[in-house]
Amino acid sequence: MVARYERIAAELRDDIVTGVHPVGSQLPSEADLAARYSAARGTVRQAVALLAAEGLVGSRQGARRIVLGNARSQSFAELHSFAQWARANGYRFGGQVITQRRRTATAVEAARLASDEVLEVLRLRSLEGEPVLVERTVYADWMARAVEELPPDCESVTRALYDSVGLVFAYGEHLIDAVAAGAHDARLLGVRRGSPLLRQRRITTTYEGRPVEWSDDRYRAGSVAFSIRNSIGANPLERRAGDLHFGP
Amino acid sequence: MVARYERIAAELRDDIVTGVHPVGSQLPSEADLAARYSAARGTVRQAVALLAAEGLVGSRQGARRIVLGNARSQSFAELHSFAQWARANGYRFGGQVITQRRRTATAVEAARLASDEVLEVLRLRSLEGEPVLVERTVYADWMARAVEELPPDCESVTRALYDSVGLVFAYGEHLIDAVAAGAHDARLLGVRRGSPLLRQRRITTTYEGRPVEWSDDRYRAGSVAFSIRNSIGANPLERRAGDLHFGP
DNA sequence: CAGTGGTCTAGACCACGTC
DNA sequence: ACGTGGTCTAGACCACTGC
Repeated sequence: MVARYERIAAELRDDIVTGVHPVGSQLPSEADLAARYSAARGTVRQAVALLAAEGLVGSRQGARRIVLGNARSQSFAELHSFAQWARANGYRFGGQVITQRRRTATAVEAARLASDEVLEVLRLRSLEGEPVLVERTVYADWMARAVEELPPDCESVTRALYDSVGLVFAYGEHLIDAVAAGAHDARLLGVRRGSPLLRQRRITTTYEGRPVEWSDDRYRAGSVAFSIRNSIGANPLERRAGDLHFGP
Repeated sequence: MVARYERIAAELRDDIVTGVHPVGSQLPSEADLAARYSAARGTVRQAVALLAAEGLVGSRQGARRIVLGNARSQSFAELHSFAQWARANGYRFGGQVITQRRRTATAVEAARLASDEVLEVLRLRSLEGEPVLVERTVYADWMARAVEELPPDCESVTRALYDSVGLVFAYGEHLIDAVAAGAHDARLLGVRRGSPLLRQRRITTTYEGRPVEWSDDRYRAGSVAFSIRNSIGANPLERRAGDLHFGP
């Protein structure tokens, strides 16, 4: 069952992408749209709110909505899962577990994952045959067995865990910055020591807010970029100060 | 005039931050909240939708909402403007124009900014007295005069342009990746050539979708990170393939 | 089965932009 | 002054969760 407002949003999105409502033009008023789709104004507002969240249209009280862009943004899954992102974009990709072991959690991990023992997995992932990503993931103890049962060359861990134990990643916090490649990472990725890597650190939880994993992913420079579209009013990205060392 | 649902959201946010509704606990039902605040259910839903967009609470049809976190996210302005972000976080910061000149636009710039002539500005910005950011910004011709009239040590360009010509940045597209420092950037930032920099490229437009600026900002590694909170269902971040060179 | 969130309607008033 | 989006109400039905 697809909601009414989602179908209306899909039609409007289509009209924007195909140029019926070109970039820079005004969208019809809510009243017009409500009449056209024989829906209540509130339903139409839900639809255009979707488009606004995607960055496709902007709005100001008192004036018609304006078309800002015509490319769609992507989903939570594609930010979270390398495999789901690569597949959705038609890339050839692969992955291989390098090392995997259980150990006691550090103090920080224990606090983050609410878990005394953890499973640490080091994976190397490739895009179009080139190694591009070193993934260091620490799983909470209650997840360890399911992860250990995955094949070492499992393509999509996210998908496999959904299929095997019904796990759904529902919420994530991500920190993105740049670091220099250490000797080990450099060898795995085939770059020189000290070359720039794009780092994504993330913690992911279930619907209930239960922490599942803490991961440190490092991409070879030039292989991947993160893209954000945001409009005034609401967006989830912020900047943070890092570990600057001040003073003498 | 602050909207009713915003005041309700503020109260709920406060209850979450102060531990009245601890992380992992259930939020009261919409009906309860409506009764407590003497508001319609729709208004309460607007309020909790705000909290959900901030990543503070999660929801599933049929079950009570659950508190996921207790830290708030930040605004569009803070992603867009170094100064506004730094000020909001209580950092000492500064800025200085290094070079500034008008020139004809390259083909790419002309397409992006819809402008034949552009104003190119190179700024060095500092945090707590340390240089952390090299900012190369290209402004569309209709913006050039207003930018040229700014003092060279202008702290907040965004704010100054709002005050002088009423310009409001309303929409942005950002690409975030890592690059190696060139000789010039390295000297300005006081790091070695080839060391990792966090790069944020962005194009910003007005409400009407008119492009204002195209900027290439490079942060010293360790000085700043970007942070994203996202929940399943909706978020604006995606990953993109970079300029990988495949094949022989 | 009862409770809860998700969707939808129909109507109202207000704040803001545009003319 | 008028049209537009922003807010709010009161009520309805449905899909799903949890007992």
